[in-house]
Amino acid sequence: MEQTINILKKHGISPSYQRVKIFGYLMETKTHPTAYDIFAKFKSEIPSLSKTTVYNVLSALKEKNLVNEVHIEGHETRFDAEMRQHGHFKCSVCGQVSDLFLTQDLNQILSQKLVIQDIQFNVTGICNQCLTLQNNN
Amino acid sequence: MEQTINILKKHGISPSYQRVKIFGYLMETKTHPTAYDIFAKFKSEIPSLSKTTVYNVLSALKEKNLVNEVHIEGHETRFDAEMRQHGHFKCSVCGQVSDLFLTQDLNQILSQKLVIQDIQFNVTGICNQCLTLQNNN
DNA sequence: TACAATTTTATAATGATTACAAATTTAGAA
DNA sequence: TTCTAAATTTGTAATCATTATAAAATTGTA
Ligand SMILES: [Mn+2]
Ligand SMILES: [Mn+2]
Ligand SMILES: [Zn+2]
Ligand SMILES: [Zn+2]
Repeated sequence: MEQTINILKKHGISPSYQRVKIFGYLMETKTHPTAYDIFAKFKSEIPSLSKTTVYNVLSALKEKNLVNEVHIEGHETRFDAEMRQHGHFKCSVCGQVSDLFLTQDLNQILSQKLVIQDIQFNVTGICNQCLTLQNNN
Repeated sequence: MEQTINILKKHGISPSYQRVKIFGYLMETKTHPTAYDIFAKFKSEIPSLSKTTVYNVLSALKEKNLVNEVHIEGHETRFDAEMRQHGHFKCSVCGQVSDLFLTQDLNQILSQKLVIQDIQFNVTGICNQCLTLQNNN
């Protein structure tokens, strides 16, 4: 909470109630929620909350490089406060999205030399939990 | 043309005029067009063409694994008939999307063992053409 | 307190995609 | 060839995510 506020301040974002809530949530969760997920999560706690505010806050955070967007499938844009270089694994059974790191830098195995600003990668498959469930049936 | 028709037939898709045109285009282009790009490209040649048909054809092709969707940024879904495992490079200056291959299999450098169905990766940066233009100014 | 700037909110607009049902085309039986 | 059923295409309307806009509420400061 205090920590969340400090990070926002340090990046020139004044820590309004909504911003602290949303950014705090993104810092602590690993679920890669969509804008709508975030809206739904806080709607009861902050009844006045507007979907527009969620989008506004997310776009401010993105602007200041405090969150990244994750694009796995068409439509759905997810948000992530984990800013280390990493990719994502989406389970095609349960739909969960988790972080995925590489044992080697992707930069180094690209077939072309290019000026690179960002790398994202997404893997689809079956998570270990769903796999276990499948095997026990 | 004959080739395009054969591939469609082999995959159980009857080669209607629209399907041959759209799939043929996807086979020959490397631009990774959106549904709308495809619609715009053929609208004058096939005046009756409907956007719905473009979506129908694309979803049939996807179903039969003749094309893949490419998701780089939110909104835009692009289509690709290159079915070899590869990733994409999007130039942040000119917006072009090109294929990108790796010198090593991504599978092998994932930090976790997982059942994998699909891998996609997207790199953003500055293409060599835009880089040259920049340096000459 | 008073006032300007910032932030939030509700509502409307936009753009991509899907749903739906009518119109057209195609393929095969008679 | 003609007829008919199935497949395909088409136009329109609906839906969903996101952005635009302007009014309302909040905040910081004189
Ligand atoms: Mn992540
Ligand atoms: Mn490609
Ligand atoms: Zn799972
Ligand atoms: Zn470029």
